[in-house]
This record gives sequence, structure tokens and C-alpha cells, in this order.
Amino acid sequence: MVSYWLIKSEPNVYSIDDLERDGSTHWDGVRNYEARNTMRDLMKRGDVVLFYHSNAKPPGAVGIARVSKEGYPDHTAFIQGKYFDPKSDPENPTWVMVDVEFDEKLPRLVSISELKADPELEGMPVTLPFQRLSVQPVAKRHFDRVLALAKKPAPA
DNA sequence: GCCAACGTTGGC
DNA sequence: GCCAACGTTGGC
Repeated sequence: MVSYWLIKSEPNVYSIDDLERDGSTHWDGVRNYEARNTMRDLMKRGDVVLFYHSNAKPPGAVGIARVSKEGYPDHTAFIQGKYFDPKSDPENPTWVMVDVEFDEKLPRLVSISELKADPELEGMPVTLPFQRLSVQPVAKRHFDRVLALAKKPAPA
């Protein structure tokens, strides 16, 4: 049973092109408990991931990846740097990451405005106001719809 | 760059 | 355990 997810990344930090170049990466630095729980408990190897560019011009869905390694401790919490968390005990890590591997880029970016405007995507979390989770579930029908949109020409 | 929302922090 | 302050998110 494959599940579908959406992960957000700022392209000036880590873009779909970076993932294509790297092949796979560990999804480190997530410091939100709900997103952590999703990665720790729900994301399974082989699950499909919609890669989303946030804080971009324009923001939107840009590619597809797959979960290649299930949740394991995020070591960046233990080393000095922007993801350091002094409260995370290496014996009992607070934070978890998964590995994702590149699958493909969408034929074109499907922007957030297009996602929000599409009636078939009503209720998709990323289109809701103030849905800021960087790792969130996607219904299969929503995922399929985004792919279908990406295969059509961009709206005028 | 603005700013609203919301999660987190920490004093009490 | 309340809650005000603070930091972050992320579209605009």
C-alpha cells in the first residue's frame, strides 16, 4: 500500500535540481513534531513524494521523489549548526529524517495559485491557508490530479 | 519586505 | 499549567 506525501523545500536551499543531481538525500532539519511523526511513523519505503518549492517565484509542485529509507535519527540535531538541538539526546533522538530519491521532474511547475484554483484539488492541505507543515499527506486522487495538470499547458 | 498565524519557549 | 513573547513560515 503506497502512500503519497508532499515535502516542501525552498529551492534556494535545496531544489528539485539538487535532488536530481544528488540522486537521493536525507531529509534532515525538520523540527516540527507533526512532520516528525509523519516521517517516523507513516512514511514507508517506496512511498511517493510530491516535491514542492516554497518561497519560490512562483511556489509550486515541481517533481516526484520516492522514500528510499524509512525514519531514522536526524544526526544534524547533535552537531553545531542551524539544525542543532541541545535537547535532543543521542541515546533517544528527538528528531527523525527519511531518505528520498529522485524520480522525475514534472513536465512543468504547477503553481500554488493553480493548485488553489482547481476544483478537484479542494481540500488538499497545501492549498489551505496557513498550512505550513513541511511534510504532509496527499490523497492519491490529488496527487494524480497534480500530475494531470502538469501534463497540460500552463493556464494563461 | 510585510505580516498573519501558529508552534514553541520560559517566567511565574 | 497559564499565557505573553518570540521566532518561523510562506504567500503575497
